[in-house]
Amino acid sequence: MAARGGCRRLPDAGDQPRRGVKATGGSPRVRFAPSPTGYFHVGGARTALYNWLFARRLGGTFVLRIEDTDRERSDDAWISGILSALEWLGISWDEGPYRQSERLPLYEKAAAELFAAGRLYACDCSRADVEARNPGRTTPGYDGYCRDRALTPGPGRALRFRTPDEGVTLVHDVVRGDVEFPNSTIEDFVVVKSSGDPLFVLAVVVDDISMGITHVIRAEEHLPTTPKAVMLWEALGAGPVPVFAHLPVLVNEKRQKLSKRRDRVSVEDYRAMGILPEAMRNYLALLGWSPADGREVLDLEELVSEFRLEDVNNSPAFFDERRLLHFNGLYIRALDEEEFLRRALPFLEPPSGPWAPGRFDRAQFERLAPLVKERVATLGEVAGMVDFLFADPFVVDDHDRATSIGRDPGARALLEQVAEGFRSCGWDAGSIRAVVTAAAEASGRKLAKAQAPVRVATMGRAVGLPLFESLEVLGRERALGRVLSALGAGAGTPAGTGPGGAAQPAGGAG
RNA sequence: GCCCCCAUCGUCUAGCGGCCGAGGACGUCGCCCUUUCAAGGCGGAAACACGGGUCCGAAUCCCGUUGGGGGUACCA
Repeated sequence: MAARGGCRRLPDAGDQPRRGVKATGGSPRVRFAPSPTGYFHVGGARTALYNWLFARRLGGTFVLRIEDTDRERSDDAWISGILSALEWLGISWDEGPYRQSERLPLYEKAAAELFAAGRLYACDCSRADVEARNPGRTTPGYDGYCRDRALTPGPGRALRFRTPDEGVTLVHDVVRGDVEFPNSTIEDFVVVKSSGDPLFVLAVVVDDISMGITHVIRAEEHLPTTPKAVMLWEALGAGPVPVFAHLPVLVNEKRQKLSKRRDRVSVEDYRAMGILPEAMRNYLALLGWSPADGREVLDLEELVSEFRLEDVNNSPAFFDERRLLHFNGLYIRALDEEEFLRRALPFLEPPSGPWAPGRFDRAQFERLAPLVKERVATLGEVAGMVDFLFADPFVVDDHDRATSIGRDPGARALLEQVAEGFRSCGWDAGSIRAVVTAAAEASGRKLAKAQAPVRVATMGRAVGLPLFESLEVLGRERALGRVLSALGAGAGTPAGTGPGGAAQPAGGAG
């Protein structure tokens, strides 16, 4: 599951900077660089998707790089989650996954060069030191105390980048335009921790240079650190900086950036609830971008051919689960029967199905599957539509029984007639329908009204799959048993003793 | 506090100076279809944050205000 297609060669740090790739020729190289500090969330998925679409459309290369320079927070367990989520979404990588933790020598070398060139200086100030020196200062950040102390690098000493005091650093961004950062507002930032570990700013730039990255497409939250990256990029003499594209963040209903903490955003969770990867892809693609022609349902090929970085919009987007569900329903209904079965089965068979092992009968399910397909928004809902066939014991919703049978004065007589009909009618949807229709007429009500008590008695709920087709699959024995059981359970109002068999117990199970 | 970004229906968005008395989609409301529920069809309500400019003309350009958001770490 590593790289597929494309070369795996790691361009070494000495490669020529790829000139001209910015706007004109050359094939672009992009990277998706998640940090394994938590489960993979939809924001990351959207970023990965955009990078991938961009690369695919232009025949470029998509590099996967794991940013695990923070040893404290990184955990290998999260990496496999990221990889499997990407695969699930159909986002394949051409190179990688590289791991920054395996590339430490490169960062050390770069830091040494920068130090030798006077761009870095050692610093032994603690955070508290800086704070104590400038109590209540208004401009935050490091105060430059060690700038001219000429400390030698060593244990306990961090390396800081000497930022210019004047001028501005310009960041060219495809979605934001040119953004100016006054250099005076950029502190002498740490590039190597006092532990000797590189900080992500350094690692990112060194890697982007050595991997020949031409376009950096990432979340907007990285925009403020971009001038630092630009400074480093230039200090390392690496040629033209990449083209940047900072995507609008994804927010929750309160308009805050999606957080793994407070919001349900794990890609894995959506997969588990039965969201189709193609629906997730389609929905995600539309969060912050829309095709020129306004179409909304686009398959992979269409996304690839329509996607343009320049068309990405720049305001935060709310991750609307309802809209996702809408797309998912669209995609589920578009599945052919065979495919629907293939996708739904994992949610029904033994480990997953909400019924005892062995209860599930695939053949029975297949008969109703076409009707199910039209009625679910997620694969996770499928089981609930057919549990009247497999759940043991069969349960009837209390509320629905009370309204459709208990409080319906005519229900008892109707059910009795239906039971009578069920004993001898042909057992197919048409015949079953005829029985219920006859009972409906006898009780002077419309079929729609008449089917309610029957539905609750046999399927356990007032809403669900079409009744007659469902009963056909349920079988005469179980259907009749359940109707009788409903009568026996004191359906109707008084004790209108039903003729024959009203005493049959728990007819449901069958 | 400081730096940066953003601002069209509840939501995702189209719009890049006249075609906009603002279009589509989700959601919502009504009707139709109908064995329940969905799906589908039809119809409705629903937005250019505010104030100044520029211009013959502004949702579209500029400035300001307000309001959101992000960053401010020896996290990424």
